[in-house]
Amino acid sequence: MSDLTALLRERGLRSTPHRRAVLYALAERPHVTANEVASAVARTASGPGAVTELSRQGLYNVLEDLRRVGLVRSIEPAGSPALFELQAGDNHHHAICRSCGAVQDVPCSIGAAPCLDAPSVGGFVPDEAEIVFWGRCAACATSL
Amino acid sequence: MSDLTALLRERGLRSTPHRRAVLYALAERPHVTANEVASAVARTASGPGAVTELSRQGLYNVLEDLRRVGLVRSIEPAGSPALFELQAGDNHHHAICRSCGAVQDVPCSIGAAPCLDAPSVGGFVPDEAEIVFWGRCAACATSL
DNA sequence: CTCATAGTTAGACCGAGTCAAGTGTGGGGG
DNA sequence: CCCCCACACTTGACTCGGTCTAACTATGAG
Ligand SMILES: [Mn+2]
Ligand SMILES: [Mn+2]
Ligand SMILES: [Zn+2]
Ligand SMILES: [Zn+2]
Repeated sequence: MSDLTALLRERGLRSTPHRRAVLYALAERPHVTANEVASAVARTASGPGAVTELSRQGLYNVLEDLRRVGLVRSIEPAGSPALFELQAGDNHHHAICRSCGAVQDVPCSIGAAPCLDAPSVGGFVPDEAEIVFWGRCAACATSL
Repeated sequence: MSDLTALLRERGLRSTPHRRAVLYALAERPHVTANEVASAVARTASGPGAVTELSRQGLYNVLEDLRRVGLVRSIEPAGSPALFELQAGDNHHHAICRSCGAVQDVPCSIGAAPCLDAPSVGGFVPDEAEIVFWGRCAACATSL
């Protein structure tokens, strides 16, 4: 727990129960919606690391604060609400199953952004290449 | 106009004024929101190719019909409503300006989907690699 | 002409996220 | 050690983009 506190302080954020609970939830399960984070945080309400429920606005505030300081990252795949994960600093990509929606990490062969070279189109200066592989996950591909 | 009719018929869709107006609007300006398509269609109301206004539901029906038969494609960039364009069949990608939101086409060097090789992660079978380059357009980059 | 099918409309509804304004509290200064 | 206030959090209304439903209307094959 107090390593989370340290992490937050390092980035200039106060260490609050809610922020720790959100970080903890994201560490357990990546690519979750805001609602799923909320449930996880609510569940933390029982047990030792007790935490009072977090309001919707509070949750979005926490997620945005964590994103701003680089601890959290989100993706917004077409047709899905935003999915949140801990920012690993590895600039990885995602593979999303068209039939069950499962999201998988895809390590980036380059590692640093922008990992694909910008096509030199009309002076555009890219800082990131976001790649989503659409298809079928192993399970859905076989059960077809 | 009647080339649009031919196009629709080819794909097994009836040629209606609204469908032609939507195709025409998208031919004029790519990467537009549903609302922008609606305005364009409404504007077509005056002039020779007169068309009665299209309801919201009607618009989404038309867009979905056109998408289903492969005439229209849409992207849903993070933080933006869906953007529609004519499906050129070239599997191109997009560069989006973080500051003004301008969207540019980026020709795909491969051309056919999936243009990037599938990450061999856990049996995932990709059929498309969607790439978005985030950064600054020429104008916004210089005016920084 | 006739009626099945395709297209269209109006309006309620929904999920995800934001805004604004007030209340509570972590943690450094006294 | 305690006080204070900037920062954290709550509440409730609201927006936006899109979907659902249940009519209603136009089209065209037979
Ligand atoms: Mn990930
Ligand atoms: Mn395009
Ligand atoms: Zn799947
Ligand atoms: Zn720009």
